[in-house]
Amino acid sequence: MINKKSPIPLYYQLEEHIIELIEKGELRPDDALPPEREYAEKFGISRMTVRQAYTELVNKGYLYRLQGKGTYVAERKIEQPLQGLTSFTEEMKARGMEPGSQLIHFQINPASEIIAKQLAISEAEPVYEIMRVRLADGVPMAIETTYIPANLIQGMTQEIVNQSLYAYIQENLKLRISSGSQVIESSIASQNEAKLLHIGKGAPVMLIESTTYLENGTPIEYVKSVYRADRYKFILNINR
Amino acid sequence: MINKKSPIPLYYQLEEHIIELIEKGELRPDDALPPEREYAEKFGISRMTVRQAYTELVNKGYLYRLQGKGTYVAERKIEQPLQGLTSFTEEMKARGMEPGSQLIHFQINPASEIIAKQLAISEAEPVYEIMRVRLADGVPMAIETTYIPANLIQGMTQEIVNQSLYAYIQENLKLRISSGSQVIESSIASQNEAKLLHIGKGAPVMLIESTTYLENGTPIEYVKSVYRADRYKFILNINR
DNA sequence: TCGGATCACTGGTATAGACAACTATACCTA
DNA sequence: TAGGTATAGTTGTCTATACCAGTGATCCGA
Repeated sequence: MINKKSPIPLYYQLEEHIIELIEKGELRPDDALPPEREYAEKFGISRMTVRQAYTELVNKGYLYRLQGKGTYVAERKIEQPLQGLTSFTEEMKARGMEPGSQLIHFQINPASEIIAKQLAISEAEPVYEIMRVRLADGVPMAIETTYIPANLIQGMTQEIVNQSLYAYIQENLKLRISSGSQVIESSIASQNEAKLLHIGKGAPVMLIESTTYLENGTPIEYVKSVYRADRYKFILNINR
Repeated sequence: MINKKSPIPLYYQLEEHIIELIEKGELRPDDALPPEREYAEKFGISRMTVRQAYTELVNKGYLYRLQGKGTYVAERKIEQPLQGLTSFTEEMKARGMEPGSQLIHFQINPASEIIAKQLAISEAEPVYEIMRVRLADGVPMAIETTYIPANLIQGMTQEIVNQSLYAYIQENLKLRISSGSQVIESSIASQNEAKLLHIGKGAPVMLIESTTYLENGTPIEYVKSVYRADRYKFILNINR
């Protein structure tokens, strides 16, 4: 569990261990963690080292502390630091709507200049291109085109895409998503967009371009979305 | 500077001290802070305590560390955790444009139901209402209407508004802004909006409603903005 | 001149221990 | 019963110390 010989810092090993317990569901929201002193004794490390691991996890939003009581697993709220890194599926569920999806195409193409730049790969490297109409309660909400470097996630199938890509990345590939950037702008629906979204040509739409990165800074996906402005608002909460 | 008799934790006193130096401009972005060991000796406290203060300020985005080199004042970049809590002025500067402003009106009104709800005050309580056309390099960029509870900031004048409201709040009122929420949507310019923004009626615009809160959770301002979609994109970066 | 070794200084990790502040419970007393 | 006291267990703060790891300058030798 904790390897004192490893060059990986002890507090970091403990962090990973606890995150794993949470992700496996062995620790559920509001469960108490062992007291700092107990963990310290159990692993033969000092209390301050346990404390450092707990503190980082509190900062990252995995845990919360109550003085005099203990340290507990935090709820993974959508509103909080996850904001902007959630998938369409999670977001719609959080808004109380039933998410759906309609595949337009699923192909592997060589990366265009723009896509290559966004994904930090060379031009013409293969990328998955997945275009879907996203539904909320059965009504078209957005057109979403996702680009993923094929070398990063090999053998991806349509099935995976229809599940949660994020969950797949975390569970099967043991990679953790850590940051993202988004550009949001207003525009007007083209003929084709209008048709797919069941709105009139020239109706207002919201364009969202979003790039997601792993912990080491590698881009994992680049998504271009066209949302119906009459049904979608982008909500952002910030806490310093 | 640092009072060992005070019940306020030493690391917190040091944090406040450093923030003050940064806000007064005595420490500028990329300036080096004293090494941990030096501060420790200077104030007669242990290095770990200095380290705790530095660490918290790194987490809050005030400082950054380079192993083997030192600890430095961070730039208050738009990209970073400030995102969405910056003023129009700061944001335009960060984008390399010269911000400007054209006052449409400055008045005190009783709060409407919607405004009262956003500012968490009673209906009909007085609020400042400031409507301005915001310019970037002399060209209209947005129409911004700001609502501020009059009881919170008494005796506000047009001059203050033309300076930085954020700076005024922090320096004169000793209040620190800590969180905010924004709702972003797409729409189409009304006749009046089109006229003020020098665009055609029906051109796409971006509506941004934004509420800003103090550390204790009190809303301090509610802003409704209408941005020209042809000149403005909303950029958001997230780091977990 | 170039390259490598050394050194001083920085932050990074880790230990051991002390006391304060806070919570919850049990128990005692008016 | 209500209120105070004692106690055990928790996190919070702080000290003192040690050694590791990265940076950059300086020195030295080929």
